[in-house]
Amino acid sequence: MTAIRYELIKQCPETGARAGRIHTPHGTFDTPIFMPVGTQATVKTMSPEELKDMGAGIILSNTYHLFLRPGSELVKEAGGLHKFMNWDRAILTDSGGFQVFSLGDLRKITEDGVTFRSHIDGSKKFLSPEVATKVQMDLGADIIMAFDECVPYPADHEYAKQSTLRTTRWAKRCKDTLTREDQGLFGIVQGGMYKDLRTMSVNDLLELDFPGYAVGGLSVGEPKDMMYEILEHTVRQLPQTKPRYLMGVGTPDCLVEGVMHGIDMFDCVFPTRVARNGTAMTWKGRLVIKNAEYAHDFGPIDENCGCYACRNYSRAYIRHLVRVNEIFGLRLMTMHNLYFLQDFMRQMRQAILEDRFVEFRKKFLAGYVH
RNA sequence: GGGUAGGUGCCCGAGUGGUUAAAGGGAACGGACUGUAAAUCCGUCAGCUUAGCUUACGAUGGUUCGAAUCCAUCCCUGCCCA
Repeated sequence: MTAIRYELIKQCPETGARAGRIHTPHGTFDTPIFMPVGTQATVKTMSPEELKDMGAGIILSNTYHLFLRPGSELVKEAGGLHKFMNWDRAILTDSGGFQVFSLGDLRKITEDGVTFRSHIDGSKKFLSPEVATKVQMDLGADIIMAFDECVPYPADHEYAKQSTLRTTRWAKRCKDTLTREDQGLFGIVQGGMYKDLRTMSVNDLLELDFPGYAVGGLSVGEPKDMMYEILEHTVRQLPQTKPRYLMGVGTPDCLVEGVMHGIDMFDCVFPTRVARNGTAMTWKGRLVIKNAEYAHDFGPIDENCGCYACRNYSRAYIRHLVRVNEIFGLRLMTMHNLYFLQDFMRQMRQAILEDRFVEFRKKFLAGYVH
């Protein structure tokens, strides 16, 4: 049996954009999909019910963070992450690979694994393919990720090559460690901004035959054109029968381009983080709710949005809440941004199903600023 | 009425003769944020004809080459005593 199964429903003949469906032990969700990020076993400020109401079918959580606190054994004792956080739909856990990248000077990489200095108390922690996979088995997410190194940008060819080869060796070790059959392990393509390395990475990972493939190491500071070029080059080589996941991407323009190149899954902290910092996402671009121009604006964040915040509250009110640092303001903003992306993905999917994705993309880009 | 401590930029608050258009907060204004060390971080914050000038540390006058800083008088505020 396979825990994760991808069903291709329709593909845009011009671009390759795909509408599909992914089946997991905790339900099925339509793709392309955006997965809200709940690093510490919660999507910041949102309850599971609220996430379900906006249509979220799968959320993300994080190995590194849960490994530090509360510890994977406690989550296991609770009956797994689904039970622990009261989320009965699908969960994907990241492996901690991104923390290898983002924690920069707090970590040391060797062939064996990565030694971290905990960002909480400075204590030494060790994560390896085996440890990361065991932790993820304890957590019990439906989709788990191989432990990788997210190659930084810029990186020279030799470093990117060695790092990518190691990531693939680590992927093999992750696969060898996984024993649960109700979890699907995704491999992560790296290779930096080098096409030959991307190709090498894809080929090596395909031999290991994962139930899904992620494209990592993008959106790490490189120019967008470069990102799209590498993305296109990479996705082209991935199998049609498996889900494709572009890690860490979440602005509307990048999502459209990702879908166009054939990506099915995305995740990003952007909507939730930016919400807490006072920026709302709309079809026209960013709306910085804190700005003075909205002080007397009693209309909703977005006229055409059906989210709870837009149905009931004004820009002026939400601006006030955010400015005085009221939690409800952060919640309304987060709710809006996540709803916006769910809606955005739904509309893209619908466009693919109705053979008008190219037109959809064109129209969207024309009205979207930045 | 007597004593005492003070009056600093939008607010709070450092600063006791030159390196002070004046520390540090806060507010305000703007920006950033892409597998979350993030309800965080960064910038601006007297004005102008901006490598310079003008106006600024309760008010006025004085000492000095030079004052938010020293002196005099006045005004105002807090606290204590009558």
